[in-house]
Amino acid sequence: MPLTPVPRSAAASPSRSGRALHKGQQTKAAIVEAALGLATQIGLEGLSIGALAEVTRMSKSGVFAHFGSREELQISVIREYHTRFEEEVFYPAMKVARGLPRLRAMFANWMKRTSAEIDSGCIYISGAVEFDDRAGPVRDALASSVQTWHAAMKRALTTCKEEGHLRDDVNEEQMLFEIHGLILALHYEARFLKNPGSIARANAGFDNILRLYGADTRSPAKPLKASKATRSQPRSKE
Amino acid sequence: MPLTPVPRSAAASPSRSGRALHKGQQTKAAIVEAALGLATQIGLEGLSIGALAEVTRMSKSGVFAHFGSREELQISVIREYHTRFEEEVFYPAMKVARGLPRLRAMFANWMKRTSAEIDSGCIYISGAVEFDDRAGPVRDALASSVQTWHAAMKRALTTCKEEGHLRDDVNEEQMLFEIHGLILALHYEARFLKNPGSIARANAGFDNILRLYGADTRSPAKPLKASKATRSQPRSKE
DNA sequence: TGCAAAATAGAACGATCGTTCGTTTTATTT
DNA sequence: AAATAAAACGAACGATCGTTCTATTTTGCA
Repeated sequence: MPLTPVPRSAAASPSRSGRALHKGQQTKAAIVEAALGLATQIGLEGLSIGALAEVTRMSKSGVFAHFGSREELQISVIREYHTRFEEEVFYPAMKVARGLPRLRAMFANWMKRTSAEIDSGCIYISGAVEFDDRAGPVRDALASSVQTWHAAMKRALTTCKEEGHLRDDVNEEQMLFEIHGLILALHYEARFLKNPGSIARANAGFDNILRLYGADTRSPAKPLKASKATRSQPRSKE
Repeated sequence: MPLTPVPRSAAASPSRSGRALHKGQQTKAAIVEAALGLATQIGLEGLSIGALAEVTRMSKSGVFAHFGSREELQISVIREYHTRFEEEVFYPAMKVARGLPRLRAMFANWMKRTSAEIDSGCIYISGAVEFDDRAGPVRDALASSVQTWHAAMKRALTTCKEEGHLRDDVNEEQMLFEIHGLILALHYEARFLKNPGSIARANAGFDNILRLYGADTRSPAKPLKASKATRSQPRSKE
C-alpha cells in the first residue's frame, strides 16, 4: 500500500531505471536538489532561477531549460520533497506492527523530520501560507501531497481502532487535526519564536492525545491484542 | 493591565489625541488600512508599494514618502494589526470574570478572528513563515507582537490555576502550546486544504484540552479525580 | 489673503525577475 | 571519426521592484 499517488515525471533520483542516467537528467537532479535546499529556507515563492543558477554555477538559461517555467521548477521541488518525506517518514513506519506501534512510529518520524526542519524549514508549512489563496498547479501539487500524507495518517488511526488500540468512537479527522496542530505549533514556536522546549511539548501533547482517545499509555504500550515487539517510538534527539 | 508593550509611533487610527488629524496623518492611516488588507491576502512580503499606490490611487512616491522604506511600511502594518487584534480579541475578554470564563472568552475571540481569517489570511501566521529565518526589525515587531499575546494567554492560564479552575500542576507553556496548535491547524486545514468542519474541530480540541487539564466541563460531569500520578510533565530540556 | 511647510506627483535609477532566442559546447550514436 | 542530438551558455527583452530626486500642488496657520 504505497503512500504516493503523486505522479513522478522526469527523473529526480539518480538511481533506478535500467539505462544509465543521461547527462541532462543528472544535472536536473542536482538542480532540484539545490532548489529544494533553497526552497526550504526562503520558500517556494522566494525561489528564484537566478539564485539557483548561482548556487549550481550554471547560467540562468541553462537552469531554466530543464523546466520550461518557474512553476514547473516549483512542482519538481514539491515532488522531490514528497519523495523524501515518504522515504523518511512513511516507509520506515510501515515496517512497524500495525495499530498503535505504527501510529507512534509515524508520529515519531514526523516529529524527527519537523525537528530537523526547525533549522531548514518545511515547504508543506511555508507553502501552505504562500499558496493558500492562489489557485494553480503548484498549489494543487502541494495540497495533494499533503492530503496523501494525511490520508495515510487517517488509515493508521482507523487501524488503531480496529485493533482496539484506540476507542472505537474516535473520529479520525478530529484526532488528526489535533496531532497536526502539534506539528504546526512546533514549527511555529521553535522556528519563528525560537522557544526552547518545543519538541518536548509536542511529544507531551501527543501523549496527552493518546491518553484522551483511549490508548493505553502506561510505559510500554501493552495493547490487548498481542502485537509482536511492541516498539515504542524512538526517543529522538532533543 | 494593558496587553500592549508594542510601541506606537505615528498615528494610524483617526481617533484620539486632542488635535484634529492633519491631512498627512489621515491619508497615512488610509494607506495602512489598504496595506493591511493587501498584506493579509498576499503576505507582508508580497506587499508592494506599486500595488498599494494603485489601490489607494496615489503615486508610488506619494505612498512611499509616508514611510521612508518598505520595512517601515511593513512595521506599520504589523502595528495596526496588533491594535486590531487587541481590540477584537483581548480587551473584550478582559470584561469577563477572571479565571476560566475569561480564558474561554479569550479563546472564543481568538477563534472568531481566526475563523474570519480563513478568508482574509492572518499575518501572525503568514508572517511567521515569511520571517522565520530572516532577522531584522520586521521580524522583531512581528515576534514581539505575538509574544505579547501569548504572554496574556499565559497570565490567564495562571489565573485559572489560582482560582482553582485548572489543576495546579498545569504547565502554562504546555497548555498554550496545545491551544496554539489548534489555531494553527484551523488556519492550515480550513484556509489551505479547504477542509470543512475545521472550526468545529478546533473548538472540540479546546474542550478536550480543558477536560484534560482539569477544568470543570460540567455537562458530562466527569469528576476526573485521582489520576494525580498520571499527570506527566514530560522530560523538559529542549 | 499670503506664505511657508507639508503632501503628492512624476520621472528616472539600478537591480532583479522570468523568459526568449541564437549560438556554442558537450554527449551520444552511427 | 563524423554526424546528430542534447545541453549549456550569453545576451537581451519587458516588467516590476524599492528608492531617490526634483517639481508641483495642497494644506494649515499668521
